[in-house]
Amino acid sequence: MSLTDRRKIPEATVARLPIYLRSLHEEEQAGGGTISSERLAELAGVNAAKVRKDLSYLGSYGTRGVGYDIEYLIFQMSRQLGLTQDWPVVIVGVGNLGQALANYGAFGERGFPIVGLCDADPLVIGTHVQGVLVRSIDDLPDIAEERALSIGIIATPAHAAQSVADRLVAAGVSSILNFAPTMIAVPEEVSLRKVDLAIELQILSFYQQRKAGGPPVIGAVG
Amino acid sequence: MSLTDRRKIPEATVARLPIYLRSLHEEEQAGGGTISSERLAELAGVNAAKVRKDLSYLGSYGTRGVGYDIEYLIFQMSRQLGLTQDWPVVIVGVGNLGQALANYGAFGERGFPIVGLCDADPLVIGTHVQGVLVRSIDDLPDIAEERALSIGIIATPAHAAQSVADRLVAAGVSSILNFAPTMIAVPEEVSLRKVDLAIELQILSFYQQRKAGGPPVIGAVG
DNA sequence: CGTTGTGAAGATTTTCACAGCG
DNA sequence: CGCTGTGAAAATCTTCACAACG
Repeated sequence: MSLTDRRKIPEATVARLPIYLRSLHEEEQAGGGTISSERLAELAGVNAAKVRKDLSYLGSYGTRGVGYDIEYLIFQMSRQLGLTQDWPVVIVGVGNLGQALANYGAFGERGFPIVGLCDADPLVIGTHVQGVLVRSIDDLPDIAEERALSIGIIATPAHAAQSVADRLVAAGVSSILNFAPTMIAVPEEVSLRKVDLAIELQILSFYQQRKAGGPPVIGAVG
Repeated sequence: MSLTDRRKIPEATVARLPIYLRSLHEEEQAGGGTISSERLAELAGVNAAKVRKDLSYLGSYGTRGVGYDIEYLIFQMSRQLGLTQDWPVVIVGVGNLGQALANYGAFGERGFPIVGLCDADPLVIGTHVQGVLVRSIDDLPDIAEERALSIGIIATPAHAAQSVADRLVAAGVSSILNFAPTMIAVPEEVSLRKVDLAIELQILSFYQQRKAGGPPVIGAVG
């Protein structure tokens, strides 16, 4: 693969790259200069064949018989993931979750500075969270213009989510992370990911129940 | 498919069932008695063929030419998902995120009552969040015994996560939802799901960058 | 008719297994 | 010799397309 190769990286692989990157940072801390696919697989919680296949989409950055140079792999992976630049984030909805996210300092450190907070509640507008002023959601276009806004986080109740998504898109935001427990529609060119806590628990519930013998059989005689 | 059929439901399908269930509740609110796969697909954000295939794993609960009876489908799906009973939850780590989760009332309402909060910090232990006492993490076995604890949520910093997971497993918890930004290992019989906010942002970053023309080409002449 | 349920085809993802290379 | 990189096989997931049936 050449340096300029823009061949499509499978979605499943893209979703694992950040996990590899985190593992590489851990291993770098621990001091190693190179790492084998076996070791990286262990840290990332996958198998070695998958690691090698995934990394091969980035290019041939390993050395046979030796492994991968950690520092160089971190560099290449960061570049591919677009982490060599900052991506300013706005959080819409400053309730429990929105505040927790705003207070969760790790975002800014990792290249996702929170440059805006929006809410609809007049009681919340005007307050500060982590030094960031909470503004009206009507100010979204202004915020987008002032800062090079690229990512929007929706942390509102479900009923407001679609309207917020529309406003984000109108303001030029082209990546959205949705925490509201509802489906939202966006234009094709906008990236959308969702995190739904209740759904994660329900998935666990399914498997938990299977362990306990499966769902109650409705026709059972008892 | 018979009522007692325990054929394996694909993981991908299981992960979508809660989304269908939410859509069904919405539609029930809106009043309809039956729903077509087409309409359910629209609400859930997938296509109709997938809906029909997914539902077929639960059984033949539709009526050709008519659709699915909403109430009955909700009943069957809830049963399969294990939502006809409560699954008590403990949250370990009462920092920003842990508190936000504890305050996020939707869990209890949806059958996942928070029966315990644990932390390692003596300053936090003894306080209450949403009426629940924060106890020492050493009390985990007691909490598990007092209440029929089944699900553990890890909301600690990364360095503490593995140790917390071990303690949860030791206390008999067999489903874990991990918010700590690190991989944790659990025995095979324990279900594990993870939510990592930073990773979601990095995945968005990847696609955001592609929109902007792809990663900087390191060999480029400028 | 209209919509489900489902084999079969197609696409994607994972895993295997080994040639290739340092 | 050891470990990567990768074709090929296997598994999983999605979509098609239509017979079956109320």
